[in-house]
Amino acid sequence: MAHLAHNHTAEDCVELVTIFQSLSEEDTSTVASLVSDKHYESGEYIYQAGDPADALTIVAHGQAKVFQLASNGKEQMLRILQTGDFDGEAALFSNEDRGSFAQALMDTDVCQIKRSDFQKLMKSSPELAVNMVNAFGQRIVQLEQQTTEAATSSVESRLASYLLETGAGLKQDEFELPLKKKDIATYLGTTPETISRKLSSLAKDELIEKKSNTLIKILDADGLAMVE
Amino acid sequence: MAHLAHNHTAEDCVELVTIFQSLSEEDTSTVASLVSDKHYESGEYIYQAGDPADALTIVAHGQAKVFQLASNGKEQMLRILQTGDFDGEAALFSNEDRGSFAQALMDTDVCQIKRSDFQKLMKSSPELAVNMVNAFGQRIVQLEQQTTEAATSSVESRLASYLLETGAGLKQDEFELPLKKKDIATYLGTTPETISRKLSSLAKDELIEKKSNTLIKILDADGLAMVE
DNA sequence: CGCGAAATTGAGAGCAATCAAATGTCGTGG
DNA sequence: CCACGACATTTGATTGCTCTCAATTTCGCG
Repeated sequence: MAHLAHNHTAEDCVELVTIFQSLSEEDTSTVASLVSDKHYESGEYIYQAGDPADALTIVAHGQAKVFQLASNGKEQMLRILQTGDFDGEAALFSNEDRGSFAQALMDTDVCQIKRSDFQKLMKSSPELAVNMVNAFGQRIVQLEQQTTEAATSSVESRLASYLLETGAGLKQDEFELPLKKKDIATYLGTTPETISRKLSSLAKDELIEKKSNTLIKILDADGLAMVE
Repeated sequence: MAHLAHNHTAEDCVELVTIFQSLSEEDTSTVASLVSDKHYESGEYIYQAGDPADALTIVAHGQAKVFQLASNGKEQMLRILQTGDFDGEAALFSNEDRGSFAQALMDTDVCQIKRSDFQKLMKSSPELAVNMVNAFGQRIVQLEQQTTEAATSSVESRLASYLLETGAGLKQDEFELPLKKKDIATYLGTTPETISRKLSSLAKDELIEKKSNTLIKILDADGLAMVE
């Protein structure tokens, strides 16, 4: 592999991202050649509202938050992009500007494919198109679950799920919270105060251990999954 | 048009559904020939959990609810399928059985395309694939909005949005509520009692008028949109 | 008309938001 | 290296929205 590689990050993208998996070698090479990559420091904006939405953005390494500004000026978290996630769903095939912001939460490498290139790719590679529909279908299922959970579960339950997901994503049971509690709160649709209290509550129940301000250890994953 | 028509419902599907729009005449005809159609009475199940998920289901006319059974046996509403909506996202490309139920809420005509036929279509028609990705992208955007709204808005605000959407979907400002209040409650993540109270509240504020038990008239759409 | 389901209404309890204040953390500059 | 300020977090007290439980009332349908 990597017979055509001249760019490590681009290779990462092609390997990491679901939609590019199970492509032919030829298609894989084509994709890698069309990808441009860029590095962002923690806090930098990957894109902002008003930017033209003309590229699919893939997180090769790192983490970023995608959010909107509500009418009152507060941030409304839409999603967290982890390594391997990509963004640009809706905008990729329309001519609209972006309505949201993406900000790197740590040092982050992203890859981008221009819309025109991506559309050409889709038309020439049925496999890619099918993968794309698959990936979107999975995201839809995940969003449906998230919606249901938001509508039916308590904050404590949602926080427990979030911790489990985060731990699973990092493949560790002891990890730094990647978001400030304010951001976790926005993400889960609650307030920093409540996050603080519920975290203490989970610790009191010995489901997690608060090693430090931001360092969390999951003690009882099964228990967390059963929090109502 | 309708030069090949031998089936009115199938024609409806092809004309109604976004993903089949802007296809070539040849593709359109092919689609119409692959579609099978079926009629369901109100209350009938279109599919149930455990059924194999091997077809894309399109609502040609009518309305259906898609829901899951939670561990406690209660229904969890996932979505309402209106005329022109389709379902089968995630399952269409996997081999999993369905995990949800779809039940007709009124006399409803649906069309179905078998997975194998649909996949062949996608591979032979790049336009269809692009349309499919587009449609999924739109649904993702809608779900993201729904998730954000569920996490940040009050029941009254969500109910107001629901009424606006329903009215817009029916293109009337006076309409029968298509769902029982119990179902609206499940859909919005609340209880029938609260729906009843908030509906009265909206009527007291003269944003809507309760003409009868199920007949609602929207008096102030702008006001509804601003309910917090 | 009469049954059963659906919807309304009322009372009470609980969870989480808000408001307020204290404490902790981190980066900067002296 | 320490002091300072800005911001994040914690903790406490209170309020309010929504759920739950319970009792009617209304509606839909045979």
